[in-house]
Amino acid sequence: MSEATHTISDRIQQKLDDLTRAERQLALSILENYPASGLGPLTALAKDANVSVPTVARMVQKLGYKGYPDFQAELREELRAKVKDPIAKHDTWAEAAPSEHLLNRFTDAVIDNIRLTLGQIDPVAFDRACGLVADQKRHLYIVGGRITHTLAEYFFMHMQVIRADVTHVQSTSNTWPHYLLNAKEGDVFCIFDVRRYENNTLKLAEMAHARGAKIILFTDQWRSPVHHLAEFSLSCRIIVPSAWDSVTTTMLLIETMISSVQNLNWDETKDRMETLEDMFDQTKLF
Amino acid sequence: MSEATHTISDRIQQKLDDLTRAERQLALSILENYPASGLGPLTALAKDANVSVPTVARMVQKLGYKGYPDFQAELREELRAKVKDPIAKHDTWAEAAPSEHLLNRFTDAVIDNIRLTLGQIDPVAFDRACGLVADQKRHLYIVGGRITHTLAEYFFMHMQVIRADVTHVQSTSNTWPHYLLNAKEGDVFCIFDVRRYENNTLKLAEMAHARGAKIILFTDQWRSPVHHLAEFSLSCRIIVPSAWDSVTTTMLLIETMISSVQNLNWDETKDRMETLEDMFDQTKLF
DNA sequence: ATCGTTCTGGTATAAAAATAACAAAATTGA
DNA sequence: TCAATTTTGTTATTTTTATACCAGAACGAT
Repeated sequence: MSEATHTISDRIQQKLDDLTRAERQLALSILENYPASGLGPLTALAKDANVSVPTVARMVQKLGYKGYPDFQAELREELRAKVKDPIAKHDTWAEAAPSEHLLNRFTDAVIDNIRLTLGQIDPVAFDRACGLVADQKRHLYIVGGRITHTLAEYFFMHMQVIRADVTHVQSTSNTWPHYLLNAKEGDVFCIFDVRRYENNTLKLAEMAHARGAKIILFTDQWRSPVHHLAEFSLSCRIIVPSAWDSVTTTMLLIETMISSVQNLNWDETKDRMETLEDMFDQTKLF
Repeated sequence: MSEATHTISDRIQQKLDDLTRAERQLALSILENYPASGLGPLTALAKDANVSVPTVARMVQKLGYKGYPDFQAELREELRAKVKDPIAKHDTWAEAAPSEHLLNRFTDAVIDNIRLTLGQIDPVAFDRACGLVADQKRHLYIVGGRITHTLAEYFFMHMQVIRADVTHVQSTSNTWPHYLLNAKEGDVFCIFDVRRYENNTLKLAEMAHARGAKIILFTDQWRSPVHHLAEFSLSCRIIVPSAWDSVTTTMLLIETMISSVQNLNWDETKDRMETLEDMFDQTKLF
């Protein structure tokens, strides 16, 4: 412990001996439920610890802070760091590169995106959405836009193996209304729409909704207008140090959903996959 | 979501729809580094989210709190409870789900993949590869296979904006030899090949190599046979609790490369992007 | 295009919180 | 025990912070 210990809690403990009776009483009260109590107003803290207001002010200065607000700011900073930490601190990602290297900065951002995105997801709703996608009584339509059509296609490719009755629709294509002709009540639309949101996609969603179809939306943190119509929305954070947005987090959720749907339909999927493998093997022979 | 959700974070999420633009911007900023930012002074929070001070005051009331101090008090209470509760430990991704939920297991696996993948990358080589891709004197070919063609297309879509002379080749298509006719020494091939490795892709790589082209390979941890021919290989770990492999890590690297290449060519890309935006705006009018 | 509504931000005011100054206890050493 | 010193709390002042009010901007509907 040669160098400065960083947490404020440690700092208080270290200085504990230098403090006077009332100050120590206060310090212990802070540690009691750390860090919440230190983040409230000075007055409340004083009352909580049964010491006077100036005692608090004096102590934080003794600890080396400019004043109570300064002390609080550092507490918040510590909290902020702590929440991010569980993974971010492990080490830099590309160990051979300095932390300012794009590889590390980008990965940091993506991990952040994942953390924040997952934190927002309601697992029950997610499971229900997977259930809808897995339900073979419903036709499954997968809709992508300009940027997202590759994601849609990736999803489509897997769903095609896992279940029957899947259709890939590109909202940018002007043939999409044809597909809607066949859509019926209870069918499921997986729609991808990230900024800049596309009007075509919205129109398509509206019509699908009008026909009584259920919509599952993959979007970004600002949420496509489609989300008003959606049974279930997955909003992914997409911010990275780049002029473009990131779809890595979206990809993670897509893959998770694929895995989940596959589990739900495993009995049947197993056969389908084996058949497919066979077909590919045969193709190879040609 | 039948019963009252207790955390303030949930509450914000639930009300997200009822909020206005500025308010939503603020709400997202709060969730950004929750709960630290909400524990600071209102003024700081407003500045942080780029909204006005009254917007903050209004929103917390909309959320059902008497005022900002009341809001903060509840935040602290929540923090206090969370610290006390040993079960609520912070090591799950989707906090609302148990750690055995697929969302958490899958994400764990992906993070692991990312960590291990990044740990293996030689940043110098990576930068050199980016340099090759950015070099406009070389024609850039992007090659995907059966599963990876969506990744290839995603990469292609961005490269098309960033630079000229980019071609997307699908190795599964039987027209690819035509593309090779134009390939000349020093051209760059970005090839995607993950298991099960495709013979077509290998053949294509061999011919490109024979013509003196440089190959950058995106593959998995077991490495496609193409890697013997490659100038630079990126092997991504792809293991997840699923019957399928994961391309999330690969996507991360693709996006990082996009960002890097873009930076290298920024002067020119800027113009190209603006022109593209204009074109899309015009298309909208039709 | 125009009107009416909703939203947003600036400013003024009110509330509160933090600090400073001072006086009363408490503690220590002779 | 008494004086000197330190510690603590009360009160006053200043600064910060939150809220209320209003005007301008943006948005939607007609």
